[in-house]
Amino acid sequence: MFRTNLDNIVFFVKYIEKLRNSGLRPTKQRLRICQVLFNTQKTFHFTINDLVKKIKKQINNNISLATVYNTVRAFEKKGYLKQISINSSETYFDTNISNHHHFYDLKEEKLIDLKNSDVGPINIKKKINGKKIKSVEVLVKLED
Amino acid sequence: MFRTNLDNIVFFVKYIEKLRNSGLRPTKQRLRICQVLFNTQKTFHFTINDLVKKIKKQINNNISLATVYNTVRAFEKKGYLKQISINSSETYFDTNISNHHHFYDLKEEKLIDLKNSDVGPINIKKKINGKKIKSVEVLVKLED
DNA sequence: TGTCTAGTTTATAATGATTCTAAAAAGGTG
DNA sequence: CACCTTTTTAGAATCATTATAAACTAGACA
Repeated sequence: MFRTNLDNIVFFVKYIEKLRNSGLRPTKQRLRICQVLFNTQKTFHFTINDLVKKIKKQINNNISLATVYNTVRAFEKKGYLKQISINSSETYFDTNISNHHHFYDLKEEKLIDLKNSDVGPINIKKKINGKKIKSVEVLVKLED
Repeated sequence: MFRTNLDNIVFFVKYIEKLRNSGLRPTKQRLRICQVLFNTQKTFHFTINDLVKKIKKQINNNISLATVYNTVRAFEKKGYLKQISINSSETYFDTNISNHHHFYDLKEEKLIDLKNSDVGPINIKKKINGKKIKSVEVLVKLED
């Protein structure tokens, strides 16, 4: 079913647990998507379309588009992925769920990570009664 | 053609000039949209859909949907409107073109302006070769 | 004032991302 | 294995937005 070297086995056992623990059944499709998204050191940004291409390329197997959408939404809800707030016709997601910011290159339509140390501390002085801050995202738009 | 009190005349003369100066012909439709967007002290956020409703309500006259889209895009390109980077099925625009930031109330799905003085200075330390910063937008997501 | 031309508006069709549907398949419990 | 629930799936439906191409209009100039 999957490649059988030790690293892969470890990876799948880990993600089977992870999915179960968050109330998601560890289906073949979800584990394959985990493999594409998380079986790497590097974090990255992607659209659903990017992900579908990556799945096709990395795994010789088709997952239906609806499932990819469902899975990404489920992972986002569980906090395994973050949606990036940017105006684009497609929705962007980020495998880097830590608090961090982005450059957006308007010409290339590409997102670039800003490390937390690349941005000075952000001080939000205003408070709204009964609401608390969930996240603070900075988007720096770049032009030529 | 339009209401004829002095304030309105002043407003239209001003916007006829403004449009001409930026290379846009001051058509009836564009001037009506200016009236809805800019003939008020208050700035506000809107979607195309909001704007169409506002036009229907304030002006007893139909402007085709395509024209509303074209006009809003044109105004944005000329800097009379700002697009707000937020993930929503509809695109949001802001009549407040000054540098400022937003709260986004996740539950109510509502944008709230943050005055510049509500946010401390933001220091972007990273530089990208050949690119310059066009804008820095902070989006503060709120939960209950 | 009429004519001309490029820019604009318009209704409608087309596009494209995303969600919905409902039937088939699969996971997990006993 | 049997059962029930969740998940997957292909395809249809939806919704915002853009494209199209024909009719119209602003502004320039005679």
